[in-house]
Amino acid sequence: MPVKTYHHPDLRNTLLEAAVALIGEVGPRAFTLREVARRAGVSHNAPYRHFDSRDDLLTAVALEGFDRLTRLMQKTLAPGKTPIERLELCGCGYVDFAIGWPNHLQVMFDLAPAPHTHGQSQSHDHVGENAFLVLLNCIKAAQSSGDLPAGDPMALALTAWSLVHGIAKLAIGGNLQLDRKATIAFTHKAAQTLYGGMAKKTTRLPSSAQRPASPKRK
Amino acid sequence: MPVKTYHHPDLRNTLLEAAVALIGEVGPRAFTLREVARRAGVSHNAPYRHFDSRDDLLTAVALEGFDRLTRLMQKTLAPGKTPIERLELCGCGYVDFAIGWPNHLQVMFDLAPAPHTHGQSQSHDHVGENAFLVLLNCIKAAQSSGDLPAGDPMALALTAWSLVHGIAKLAIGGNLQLDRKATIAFTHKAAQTLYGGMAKKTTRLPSSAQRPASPKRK
DNA sequence: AATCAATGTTGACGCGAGCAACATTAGATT
DNA sequence: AATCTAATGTTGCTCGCGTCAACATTGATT
Repeated sequence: MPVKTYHHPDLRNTLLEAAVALIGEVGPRAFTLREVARRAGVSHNAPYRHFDSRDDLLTAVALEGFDRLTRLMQKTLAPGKTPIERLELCGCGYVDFAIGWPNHLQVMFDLAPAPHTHGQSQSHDHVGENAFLVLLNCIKAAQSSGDLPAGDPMALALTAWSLVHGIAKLAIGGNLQLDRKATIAFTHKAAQTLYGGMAKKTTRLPSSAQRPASPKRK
Repeated sequence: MPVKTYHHPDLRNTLLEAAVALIGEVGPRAFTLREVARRAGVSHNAPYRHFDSRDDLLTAVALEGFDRLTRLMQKTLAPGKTPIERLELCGCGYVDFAIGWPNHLQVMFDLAPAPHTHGQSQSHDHVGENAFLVLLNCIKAAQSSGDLPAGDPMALALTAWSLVHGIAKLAIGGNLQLDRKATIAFTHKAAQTLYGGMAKKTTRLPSSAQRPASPKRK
């Protein structure tokens, strides 16, 4: 029997886990700071000792999501034999994550367009970049093996990411009208189609884009 | 001088316009039914005579968005000479819409996964389908002209949609780190890459997917 | 033992969603 | 024309949520 202490052993993590679970159940819109506190068995204001605000907690949830996504992709792509196979599995892992935790993905990508105030958002970008690097490394490996032509790997990676992200988002929204298995199969086919086009000729980013660079959006 | 009548001439449209404007300014999260009413110069409860709830109004905003997207795509693709050019312009129009009205796009795609209760969501799907049909028709035209190989046009259209939707969403989120012009240029390149792959061999949907069909998600 | 900073609690304020009851007006019926 | 009715707009509430302020408890440091 766990003793109920005034000072919680590790409230921050408890809150984070509760938040992740709640997001999975009700989505970001119905997500409530007070409900998280309730589930953690603390008062409605306790979370403020660990998170600045509701949005801050959601940011932490997003970071956790990027971590899980990265791990899942790395695990998913493991059984691939050829670089191109591994690249495909990487994308399928991404889509599978999205289907499995659609609300979590939404928190990761569709919350606060982040005007790139380099505060917390920096580590946000950093962790998100980890997931991207998995894909980028797959691209580079495929280039080394000759499965993909040499050239700017960044442009290829962004293109592949776009395709896979689009499939993920549309699948979540029910726009593809496919069940989970069929969606993964569709991802395979789409990826093969894209790689076919990549093999034809190199694709380059417009010269104005050097990454990493300061964003000049809007 | 417009006379202030108790009964508003066309409150529903006034509210819708105000809602669209508010969404554009503050996004779906800060969007408030009461603020819409305020801007329309009406009491906080008047909207309920025209919309069931806040979500219902947002659904109407989404529908309006799909209408605008469809019109913009049709207008954008007009100057294209060859079917493949028109296809590309279609995708670029999609991305341009997304960059221009990111919040509106979010309302259109990232609100309430809609468990397909065939009430309002039916017309939602219908209007969204109109935008999709523009793309689908481009694909079919490209197939007729021989620019794309014969085969299931639906699979090709869904693949192209995924790529373009992914670019749009990632661009909005700042993940591509490109400004508007560079993003459009990137879209062009990505589209060409994909079409190159499509031209290689036909891509098919898995047999379990016949559209239109009842969705079997989850 | 005494103190302090960290951590959790209680209570309050303001705001928005939505419900109910009331007010006003446009049209249809007579 | 006078009246009735349904549609439409308003006022006033309740409830929950985010957040701030003030207070309480506790583990660590001196």
